[in-house]
Amino acid sequence: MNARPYSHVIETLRGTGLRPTRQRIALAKLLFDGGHRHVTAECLHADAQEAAIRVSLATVYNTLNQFTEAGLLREIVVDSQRCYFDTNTENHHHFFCEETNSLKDIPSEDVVLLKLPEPPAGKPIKRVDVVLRI
Amino acid sequence: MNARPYSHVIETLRGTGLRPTRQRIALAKLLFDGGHRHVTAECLHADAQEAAIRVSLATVYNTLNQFTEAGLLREIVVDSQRCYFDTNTENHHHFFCEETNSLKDIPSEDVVLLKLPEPPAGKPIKRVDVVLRI
DNA sequence: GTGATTGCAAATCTTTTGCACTAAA
DNA sequence: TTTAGTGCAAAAGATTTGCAATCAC
Repeated sequence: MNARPYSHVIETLRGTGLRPTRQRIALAKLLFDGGHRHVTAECLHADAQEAAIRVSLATVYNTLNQFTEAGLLREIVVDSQRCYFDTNTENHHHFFCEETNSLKDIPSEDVVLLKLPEPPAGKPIKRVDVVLRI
Repeated sequence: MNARPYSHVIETLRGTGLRPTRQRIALAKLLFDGGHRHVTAECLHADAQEAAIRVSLATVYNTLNQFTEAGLLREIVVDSQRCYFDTNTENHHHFFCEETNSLKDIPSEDVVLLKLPEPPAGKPIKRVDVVLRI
């Protein structure tokens, strides 16, 4: 499968102004081929090792941050000790299992917020995060 | 004011099985006298210094964790780099200002959730956290 | 006294950074 | 070539831990 040029991945990277390097292409493939994923830097690095992709942990951290800045990923805050990244950047929510430290997407339409408070003047609400801890 | 015996604080600590030591009494006073607060270990330690309370940062960390375990505090997860503790342990939600890293309580009744998804079998929802990022 | 608690310093864990080297344009 | 990106090791920041000294009972 390494024969494929991954032109779609390369296009996406180019679109964000990030050079399509070997490492970024490989990580993008791990992240975006297949269904949506929730990853930490550590776990994506492990996946890369397993797939025999040579990439340093520092580069995984940098790449996750760059992808997030570029809008390809979204950061999820559920644990004050670790950063999670979600390949699903649509508006949605999460189950978080504290026992297994695992996340599960909740489609936006499965949570209906009937009422929200007014934000302080001059500070619009940027994002509504609903986390159901299980 | 250091003349007061703080019997209420001492009672509370005794109720949790924690010995009412000088440090725990002083920190409890900082936390629970006056209105509700949102603190980090670092900031509570600074408050203690300012109040001329000699207590090490390690003890502040330990105390915050012990108070949380005892149900006197609640941990709020809004930032994957830092732990926040809330003296309000009632069911409620938060505004989080990403610019100033500051939290503001939202009374439970100001957020109405009309619909929630079913949790996975055998894993009841422990807590619903709504964070409005501003 | 005895066992819990504290303080300090060292350790740990996650994440970032400096810099020489390598690769993309 | 020129500039961006990478890897490594070191640094940084938050939190925990080991252990001797101290305090509550």
